[in-house]
Amino acid sequence: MRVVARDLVGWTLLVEGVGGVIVETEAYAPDDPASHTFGGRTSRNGTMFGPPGRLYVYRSYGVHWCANVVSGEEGVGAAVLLRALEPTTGLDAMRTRRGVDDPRLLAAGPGRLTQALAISGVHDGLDLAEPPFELVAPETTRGVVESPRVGITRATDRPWRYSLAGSIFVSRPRPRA
DNA sequence: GGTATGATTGACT
DNA sequence: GTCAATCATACCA
Repeated sequence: MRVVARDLVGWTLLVEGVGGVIVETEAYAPDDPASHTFGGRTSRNGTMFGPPGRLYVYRSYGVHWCANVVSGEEGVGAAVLLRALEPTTGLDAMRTRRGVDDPRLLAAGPGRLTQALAISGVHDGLDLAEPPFELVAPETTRGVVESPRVGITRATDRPWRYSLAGSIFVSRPRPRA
């Protein structure tokens, strides 16, 4: 499952033709105190217990949407949070949605990413292999670095945050390095 | 039925 | 650096 999180870095994700290269992800396991699936299945995280390859979307702080890719075996309850991506396609559309011009701010962060790609609750449970989504494997695999997770209140010491080495599009809510 | 909490962001001192 | 916004879901009574 952590392998999926690492492998996902570098893939290109497009939503209705708009998107970019995934540069930062975070893994969430069933036995992870910080995971939504910790403690069993609930009405909210039902998607995470479904088939892998689906999109799990939830609202954070009542203000932002966060997008995850369900991973692992069906019924396990594991997913990978998409934390940041490098805008490559549909820059203008993303600028309009985000209201900013700097490409580095278009999708550097879970909430920003969903806003830039126009992902919301209506996409929860959809298959990423089907329209309007499009996943493209990277031609070359660049260096992926492992680091402590950020933005959560529990099990923050687990090094399950994966990001593209040297990328300037990685979110840094509370950078350590 | 009522209260507590968060895998965040953006604005302000 | 500090703090408020804002709401779906979780959990308790």
